Amino acid sequence: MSNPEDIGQRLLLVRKIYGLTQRELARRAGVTNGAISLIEQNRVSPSISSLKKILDGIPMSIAEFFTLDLVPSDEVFFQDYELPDIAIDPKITMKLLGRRSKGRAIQILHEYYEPGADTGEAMLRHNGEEGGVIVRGTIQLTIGDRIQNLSAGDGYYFNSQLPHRFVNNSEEICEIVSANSPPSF
Amino acid sequence: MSNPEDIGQRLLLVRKIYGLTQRELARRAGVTNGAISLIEQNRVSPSISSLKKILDGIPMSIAEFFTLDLVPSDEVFFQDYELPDIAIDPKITMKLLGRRSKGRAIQILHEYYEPGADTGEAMLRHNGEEGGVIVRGTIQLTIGDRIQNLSAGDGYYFNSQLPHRFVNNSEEICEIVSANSPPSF
DNA sequence: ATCAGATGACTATTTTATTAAACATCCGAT
DNA sequence: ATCGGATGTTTAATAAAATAGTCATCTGAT
Repeated sequence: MSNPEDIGQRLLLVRKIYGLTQRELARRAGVTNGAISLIEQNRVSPSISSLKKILDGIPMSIAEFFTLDLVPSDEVFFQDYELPDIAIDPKITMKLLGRRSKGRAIQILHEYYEPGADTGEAMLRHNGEEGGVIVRGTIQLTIGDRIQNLSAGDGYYFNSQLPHRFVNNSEEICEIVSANSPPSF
Repeated sequence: MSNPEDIGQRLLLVRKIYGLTQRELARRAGVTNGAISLIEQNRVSPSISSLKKILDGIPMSIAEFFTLDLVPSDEVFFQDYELPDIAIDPKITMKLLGRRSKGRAIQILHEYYEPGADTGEAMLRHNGEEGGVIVRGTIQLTIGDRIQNLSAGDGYYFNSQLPHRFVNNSEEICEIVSANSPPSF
């Protein structure tokens, strides 16, 4: 997520990407060019309202502004074999797409649950949101106080703060592709 | 993404979720309780620096704060048949997981590319980031000036602002589960 | 009932951000 | 070279947010 400190550099970069001068952006946003100059030098910390006003001139939402990856990774393609397995349980495989710790907005996992696999009740309750698609097999998914069996083609989406649990009660392996944001690892 | 205006309500909600009082949060964050009170009433628009200081007391990043879904959907399970197909090209199926327009942090798609399917060169260059896993078949993926053939188990991840194109040159259907954030629809 | 503690809101003052205007630097056209 | 325009920076004045302290209200225990 890059250091949230350097709002200045962030704004400068965004402005440059959109090919705007301080004055042009100031005109569109309805603020003075001086304000933008000072913000970009980190000599002031803008109020949310004025930052929003400035971003409206681009346009860009505040959320986008803060989740923007300023140093995009060069790696975009990933081979199956090079995806690291981050699961602990031997019955579960969790292949992580993309390097960790690169400040990505999303984290994508390619998961395999063997028959009998169970993530356990005391699941980590990380922040953010989480969703996925069942690609093969079936899985019993518990979210909060709700339980459901999902089969190939079905999906789920929930706030990661809800306690959740995955159990494969079937005799067949279950394959899932999931995504969560912001990354919790 | 909810209206970015009501920082006050946002902060109030976050504070309540974490079971903190204004004073307790103020103490942890190193600000005065009065400041938090005024912010929550939207009577001032905090500076980024003070908002960050406050969120540090929770703790929560500014990005998380702004991407937080304040009105989480009740729906968490989705059956295959009820996923809407949002693709235009008849050779491509794009099943969208979760309702649109609900201010989700991630959007997940279950995609099927028939032989000969091509998203075209002039792809939309939406904001945010995007990644996916090839579940079945092979696909030729162009990102910026790079081309690569990916097979089942492989994946990709890139900044959505880069022009991108998916082509199925094979004789087999290609199945992909992808995610992007923030949602562009 | 009443007290003690805790909570959120309010107010005067201090601190900080924003403005308006001037300044310095750079660059292309003549 | 030099003029004109455009860019980013700086400064004094103004507007806005943060603080410290106070007030009003609520709640649980005695």
